[in-house]
Amino acid sequence: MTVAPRADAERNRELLLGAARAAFAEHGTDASLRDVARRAGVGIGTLYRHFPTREALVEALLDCNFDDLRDRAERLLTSPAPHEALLTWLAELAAEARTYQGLPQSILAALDDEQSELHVSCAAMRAAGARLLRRAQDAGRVRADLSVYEVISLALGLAWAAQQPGGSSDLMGRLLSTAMYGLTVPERSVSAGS
Amino acid sequence: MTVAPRADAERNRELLLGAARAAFAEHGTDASLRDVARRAGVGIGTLYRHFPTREALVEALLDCNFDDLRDRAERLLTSPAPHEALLTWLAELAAEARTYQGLPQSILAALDDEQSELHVSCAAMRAAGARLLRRAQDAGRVRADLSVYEVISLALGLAWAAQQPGGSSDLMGRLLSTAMYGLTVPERSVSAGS
DNA sequence: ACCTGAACACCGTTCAAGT
DNA sequence: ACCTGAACACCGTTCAAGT
Repeated sequence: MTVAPRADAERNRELLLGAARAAFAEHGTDASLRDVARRAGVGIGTLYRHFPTREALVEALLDCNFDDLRDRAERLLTSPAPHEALLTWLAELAAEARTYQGLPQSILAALDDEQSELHVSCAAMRAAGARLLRRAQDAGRVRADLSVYEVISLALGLAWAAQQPGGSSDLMGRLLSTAMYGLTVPERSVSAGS
Repeated sequence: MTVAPRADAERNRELLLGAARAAFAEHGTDASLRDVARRAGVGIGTLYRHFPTREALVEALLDCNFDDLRDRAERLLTSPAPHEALLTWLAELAAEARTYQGLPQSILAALDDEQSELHVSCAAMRAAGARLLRRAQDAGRVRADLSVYEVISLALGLAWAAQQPGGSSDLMGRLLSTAMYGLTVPERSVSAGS
């Protein structure tokens, strides 16, 4: 059985999470950990005791959000439109990844590295996304040769681009819909001029 | 009139460029500048004298390559297939951006920041790409509402994704062609089952 | 059990001193 | 004109000393 943590430890943990949220919002996932400890009013050693790696901190901040995305994928599985369900989910994934600068990178790294502290929640999310993709493919509305990995990379790549200076959430939406339906105009539309 | 630089200065410049090429290849655009100076066998002050900012160093390494991309776009303007010409060029842009980790980011930042040392060459490249895009749009084979900025962001976002752990140049090609023709299967194909 | 901060090995950047 | 490296202010990470 696990013992309840000491009250001061519990409090420091919350202070650190709050400080990290603020620092990451300002400077992205690569924000200074020393600065996080400073903002929390806590020694740098205390930060490392609670979160041994930067990833552990990111994980603590985002865990629920990844779980939400997995839940969301599972609920979308029962929607009547397999195709739209996938597109909706990819847009939500991209929106989530846009929360912090550097987050798209963390997610791809976590999927690739089984040792990563983010791996479990990310992989669960990917598995749920895979079922959503498969269903859309079985319905014949999504290219059959695409893998979950490719589809996720695509969404995160566009989320990344929309995070860069000059980008916006508006840009992300436009890039996503472009990729979904193609940059190219189907040939039949060409001959269908007024 | 400009005077010829001292022979030792010229030599140090070349040593620094070679060292930077190697360091960037290993650790990306964010490689340690101190390490670059060390590899070049030169004092850190000498690096700063030749390249006052990290961007100046990147610019010196990539200048010709961006010019090449601009030339390439201009030559593609005379090709008989406006649509394929654009897709070819975007693939070449993405391949170039994949040279170093961090390069897609540098390019987008340079396009946004007129003060950037990379701005001039990047903006010239963008202008050439814009003409290529316009021609494909006029031919009716590319969505008319897309801007050069969006099309470049898309290509660089996918180049970025393919650079992440687990990625590959193969992935980049697949992501690009997916975005070009769409993740979605056109509806007519659905009813055209055997 | 937990907190703290000094210590170590790095980094980017500047600038006085040298040739 | 150019090179050098010490100096400054940072950083990530560890660990002995404290309560």
